[in-house]
Amino acid sequence: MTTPTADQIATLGAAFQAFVRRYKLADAGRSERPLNELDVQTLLYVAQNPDCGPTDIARYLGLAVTTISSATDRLAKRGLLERHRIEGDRRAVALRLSEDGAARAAAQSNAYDALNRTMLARLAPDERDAFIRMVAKIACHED
Amino acid sequence: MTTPTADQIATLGAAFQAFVRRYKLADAGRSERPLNELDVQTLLYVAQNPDCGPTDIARYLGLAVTTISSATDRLAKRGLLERHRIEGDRRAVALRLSEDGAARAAAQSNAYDALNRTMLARLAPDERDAFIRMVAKIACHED
DNA sequence: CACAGATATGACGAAGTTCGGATTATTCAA
DNA sequence: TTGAATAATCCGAACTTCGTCATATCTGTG
Repeated sequence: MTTPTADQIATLGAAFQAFVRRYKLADAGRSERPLNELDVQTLLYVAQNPDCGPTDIARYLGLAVTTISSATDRLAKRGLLERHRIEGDRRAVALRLSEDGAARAAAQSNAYDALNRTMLARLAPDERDAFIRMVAKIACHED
Repeated sequence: MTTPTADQIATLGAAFQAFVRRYKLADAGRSERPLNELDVQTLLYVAQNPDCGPTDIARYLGLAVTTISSATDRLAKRGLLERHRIEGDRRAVALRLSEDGAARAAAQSNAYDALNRTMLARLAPDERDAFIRMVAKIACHED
């Protein structure tokens, strides 16, 4: 298989750089005092995996367990997340979102969806499936 | 124009999530003690804009000037960046990369290129230009 | 059952980061 | 000349990550 040309690589790099930059500056203009990036990731993980523990999150995100402990502390202090002692192993805690936390997680999800919607809307309708297929091919490739 | 379907958005979101996650975990396993993300951005900006000042970088990245001052401090302390007093305005400093700094910037650029090359290599040769065109369309769209 | 070792979590502190406010030096304009 | 604006840095507060240690609990072995 032929390899990508230097020109293709440069063009793609420039486009990504423009995209990332635009996205960052856009989301910088948010009104509410925004959550930490780690806290957002934690919130979303707990939303997807209710009753998980800090160790699960740490393994998933590749961070120190104590870092996750801090994150769950912050989230709990803000009333977004609850720690429950679970039967069967009283060392462990089961993390769940509060109603506010679930709302926040949903809002975050919607923001991601809106971003994706915007991206797709810039393509012609008949390009969209092709684009999605290619991104999936790139992201899910095994090696 | 028809809007993207919920299914398309969900699929794209999942693919992006997989991609970002894979990329993050991969680059976490780096050997050298890595530079701060901000420091990398600063390094690359100075590489592209020699003799710029901290204020330029701050405006470009949307951060406080003092934050950039800290970043340039760190880079200067590591010998990657030099501050020069410039004729014409003795308040200003002109930032330039040292030889080591330029090498580091080039290495970082190469890493980005390698990532882009990997992504393109996962597509069939006749898909690549279409993909690049679509990404550019999404990134460079005005609004 | 007793107990050594593994495991889940939290407490605490060190090191590093961002950023607002004050400070210094310099330029510009009236 | 003098006062306002500008470029950069210094300083300190608040926050984050993470290593080390402490605590509680489970698990398996004899």
